[in-house]
Amino acid sequence: MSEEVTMEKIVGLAKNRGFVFPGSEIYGGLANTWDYGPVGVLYKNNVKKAWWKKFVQESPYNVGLDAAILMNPKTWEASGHIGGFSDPLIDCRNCNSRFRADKLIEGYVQDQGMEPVNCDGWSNEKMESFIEEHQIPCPDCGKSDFTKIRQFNLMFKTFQGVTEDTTSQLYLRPETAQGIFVNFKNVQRTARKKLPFGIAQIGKAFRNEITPGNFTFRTREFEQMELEFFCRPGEDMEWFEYWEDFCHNFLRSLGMKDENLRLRAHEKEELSHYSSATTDFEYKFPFGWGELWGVADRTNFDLTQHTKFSEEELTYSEGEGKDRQTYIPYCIEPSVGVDRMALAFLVDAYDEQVLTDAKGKEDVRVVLHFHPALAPYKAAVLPLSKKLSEKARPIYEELCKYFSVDYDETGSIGKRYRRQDEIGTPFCICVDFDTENDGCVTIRDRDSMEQVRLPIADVRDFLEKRMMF
RNA sequence: GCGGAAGUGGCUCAGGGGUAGAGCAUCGCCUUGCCAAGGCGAGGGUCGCGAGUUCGAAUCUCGUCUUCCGCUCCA
Repeated sequence: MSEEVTMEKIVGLAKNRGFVFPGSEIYGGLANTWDYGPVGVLYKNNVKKAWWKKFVQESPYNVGLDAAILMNPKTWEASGHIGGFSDPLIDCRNCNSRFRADKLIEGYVQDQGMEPVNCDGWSNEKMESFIEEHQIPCPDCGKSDFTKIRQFNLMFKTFQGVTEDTTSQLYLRPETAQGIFVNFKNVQRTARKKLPFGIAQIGKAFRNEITPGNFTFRTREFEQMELEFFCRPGEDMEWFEYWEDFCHNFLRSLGMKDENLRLRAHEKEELSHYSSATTDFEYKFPFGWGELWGVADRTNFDLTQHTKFSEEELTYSEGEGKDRQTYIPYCIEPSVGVDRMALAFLVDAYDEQVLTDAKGKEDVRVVLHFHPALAPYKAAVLPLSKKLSEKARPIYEELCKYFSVDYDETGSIGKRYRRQDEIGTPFCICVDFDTENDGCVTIRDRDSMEQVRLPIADVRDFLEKRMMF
């Protein structure tokens, strides 16, 4: 069917067809920032809409939220992002490899069969002298010649108000989840939700990643779609599996190929400080397998922490009389990056077909096989000739009241079909010289390239049915 | 930060000391009329930036900036 998909081709197509442009390009760019163009924003919004539809609109359990990016800094003390997420980095002077000093020490101690140590709470000086004292070798080159430790905090700092003193220092949120936890009581009370229930949110988050890259896969500014699902203690594993399946079905129902997807449960050592179990959905990108969706059992860690730091009781009560129970709910978190998901579906949809025309000439047709729900444009209205503009315009004007539709009357009809193929428009509506007489248009299917004749009045229904998933 | 590659019209690139080229794309007109590139025409670049060498630099030298790819990461 097709040639190999490379990131080069994806990035090229993205830029050429208006999906994604390099950020701040006229000023020479800004590393790892990307702007979604006219087609890209439609597509990305559709990814978000699809998620919202399944996780909120159609869910009997979940409600939505849109919390602020700027939060009281205490939030980050409670969540462990101040302190815990500040990585002590150290470089090997000999081979320039970079390590986390704590991991380096812990790994060395383990290899040597020494008494295990836990570097949490160690000062940088203590770690430096430990490395020096034991002449810990670089795992890559074997020499022991390290730079000083540099503290790397992944949170972006900024200031509220006009003065840049420390009392007004704030952080851009490194994850959307905390906005949900701090609103637990507000949401539970106003939505009158009983356990189990979830709070879903789509929003931007910011992280000073050490190593960004791979196009929109890892950027310092990104958008998350997170669900925090609260349940009774002891029922968490049950719900963990439920949401794992739910996410899997979501991806499949939008046509993601199973061979490009795999699930991986985290080993104990690799679990985050807040989690008792985590499963990653990994997608096979052209640059290798990369994490797409993380489903984590966050236990009652977050609500417990916020209870401690805020001195607000973040508990849930049920039952009456002597059966009344009060507890801190457990939390299952399926968390996915919008940009990653958009990239994954884009890669998944990408296809190059070699067509041979009547003269035997070969020609490559690039086509994006997006599910209609994700496609930037659901259809394109194409008059066979410019003479048919008057007949075609009203069809376009009517359809775009309901969903995004493109209109194009330049060049030959075949060329216009190709253009639509490249942006993944599932259906082309061709207005021809018979339309005036029979009130019908020809609908051309992107994937099969087959055509059906349909009365104009039926087109909207035809398209809407196919957008369902 | 480190290493590698690269910066010439929107894209892909060629050229190479005398002041810019191609193909594609775009736009207009004509033509065609169901799966791209038929005809005619048009617009668009101080060759990343700065300095040096030179009568003269996009072309040589030095510096600098930026991007892309790779370096234990988790959305």
